[in-house]
Amino acid sequence: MGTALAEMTMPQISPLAGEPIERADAERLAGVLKALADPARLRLLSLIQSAPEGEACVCDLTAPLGLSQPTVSHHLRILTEAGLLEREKRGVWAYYRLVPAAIATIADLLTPPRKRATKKAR
Amino acid sequence: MGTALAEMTMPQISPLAGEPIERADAERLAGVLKALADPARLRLLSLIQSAPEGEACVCDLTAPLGLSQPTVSHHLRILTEAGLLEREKRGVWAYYRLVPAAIATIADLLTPPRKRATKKAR
DNA sequence: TGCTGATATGCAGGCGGGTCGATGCTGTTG
DNA sequence: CAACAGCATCGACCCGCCTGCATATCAGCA
Repeated sequence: MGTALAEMTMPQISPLAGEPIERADAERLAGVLKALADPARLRLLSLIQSAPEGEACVCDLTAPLGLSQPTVSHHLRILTEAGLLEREKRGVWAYYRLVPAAIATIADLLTPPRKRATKKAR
Repeated sequence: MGTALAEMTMPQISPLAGEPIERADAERLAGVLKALADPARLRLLSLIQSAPEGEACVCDLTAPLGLSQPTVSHHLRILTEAGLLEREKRGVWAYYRLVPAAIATIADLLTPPRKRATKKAR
């Protein structure tokens, strides 16, 4: 279990609207939302996104959050497994950055109407 | 405490993008997302939304969910307090329906770019 | 008024999750 | 090679939450 969003590239999780959602889809979507539904993790995403290069290492995030380093790593792990963050290790540091369309995809799943095409090639 | 979204009509919870999110905003947004981050509740929203008149009573939701009546009432309560559902009691039945722009508002908070104005009169 | 049906609430059990301290791992540096 | 810094993992504690059973509440009805 992991990378709920990325690993499967958000494979057609039926949106909240339209027909009644399937149980499996509900659990997948809930899984990703669960990763988002935490103050610390929301702030992490926000901090990383607004960082100089759009990336940040653990040591840069510990202080602003006021949480211990293990806890921060824990949250980053959850966000990464949910497909919201990607990790790149350079030297001793681990740089995290947002997965481009990940959050946007979730937003789209919540609001099916009023959205044009979605594209997605495919 | 309740109606996290409705009571305050989503009062300027800073979006996930832009500057680093405030702790208070993070907690408010996380609170609403927590209400969404549950398979049973996602299915409830979906079921209600796709119901005949866009509304449904508890007795209509118990079976499709496979959960006990008290548990369903519990979830409906959480969704209502989060501002995602509104309740109207007609006779012996309690009819629930989606709060129009509630979910859309959440989606907007997640995807700050690509959105025009926001309006909000104020 | 008394009974039945639809919901809400109280209570309790059990599991999952957030947090931290300690520890292990791996590059970097002297 | 030894010492050190940045991260990840482990174990443990504690709190919150999902769920069901039992019960209270309330409206409609005989």
